[in-house]
Amino acid sequence: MLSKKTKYGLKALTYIARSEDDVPQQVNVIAKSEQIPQKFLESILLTLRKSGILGSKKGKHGGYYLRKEPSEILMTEVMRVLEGPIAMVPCVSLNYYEKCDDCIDEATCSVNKLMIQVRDNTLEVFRNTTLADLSAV
Amino acid sequence: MLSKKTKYGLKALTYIARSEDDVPQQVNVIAKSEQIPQKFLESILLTLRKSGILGSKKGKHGGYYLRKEPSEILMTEVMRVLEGPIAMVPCVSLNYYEKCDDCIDEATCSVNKLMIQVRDNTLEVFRNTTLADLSAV
DNA sequence: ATTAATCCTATCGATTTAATAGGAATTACA
DNA sequence: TGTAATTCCTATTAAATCGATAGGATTAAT
Repeated sequence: MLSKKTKYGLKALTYIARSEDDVPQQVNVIAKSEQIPQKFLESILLTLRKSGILGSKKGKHGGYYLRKEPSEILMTEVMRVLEGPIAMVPCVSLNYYEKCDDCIDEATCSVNKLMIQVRDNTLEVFRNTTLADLSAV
Repeated sequence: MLSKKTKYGLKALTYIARSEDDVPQQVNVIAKSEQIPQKFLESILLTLRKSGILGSKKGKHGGYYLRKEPSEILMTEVMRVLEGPIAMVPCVSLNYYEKCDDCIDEATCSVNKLMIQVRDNTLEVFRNTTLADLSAV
């Protein structure tokens, strides 16, 4: 299942992408529009800012804005920040590889084999989708 | 993340598929071979039996066996039984569709749009993979 | 009978997730 | 210079899920 964090994060990014460029968008406005608990959204946008996808401006008339063009923000990046590794098992993760405790031989492991295929197909989608695609109406 | 339940289930199915036909395979043997907690595996195999993928024989010399040829056991079926819906959000699930509470319009929902693509790509893998593929060495 | 296996239900502990709380720091602007 | 509006940060909590275990009932072979 997709976590609410990711779901909310994607919706918020889409909201920002659809709004006027270079005008910081405020958490409470996004939260109301997208029906997201405000405090929860705060922490999510903070994560996105720390990862470099969003920029922020503090104080009155502050808010969040995109650091790049929507067409340059790949889903691989967004999903990794929000949801974590794309692979469903660490032993097929490109960025966070880890050997399974229980697995004796990856070469003959059926789970490994199947999950590599799932990973590749999912990656294909995320590599070919940008925030611009999501925010297109 | 893939649950341990699914991981263990796939390994057990592979074990059974690789072993001699029509000879029931015992939980404790599979558990030892695949390094799975026995009691946990018991409950998993029970689920697979109730779903019709496995058959069982009770008592001495009992165990579990496949109800169909490995080449006829699709991953769509196995994954749905073990892991649940393939879709990452209920609003794009083919078999368990549910509208999101918060979503005002699915047609313009960016999460919906993205997750449909992920679902289709994952389904593609699962529809084209059978237990025979997993158990091939 | 005895032994060996599945079957069933219940429960427990740990982890993760979703959300909340409270206030510090910063900025605009009157 | 003061006040309101906003992000920033840390901690906490409540609920859900996951992984595993416990204990025995049932069934079948010998």
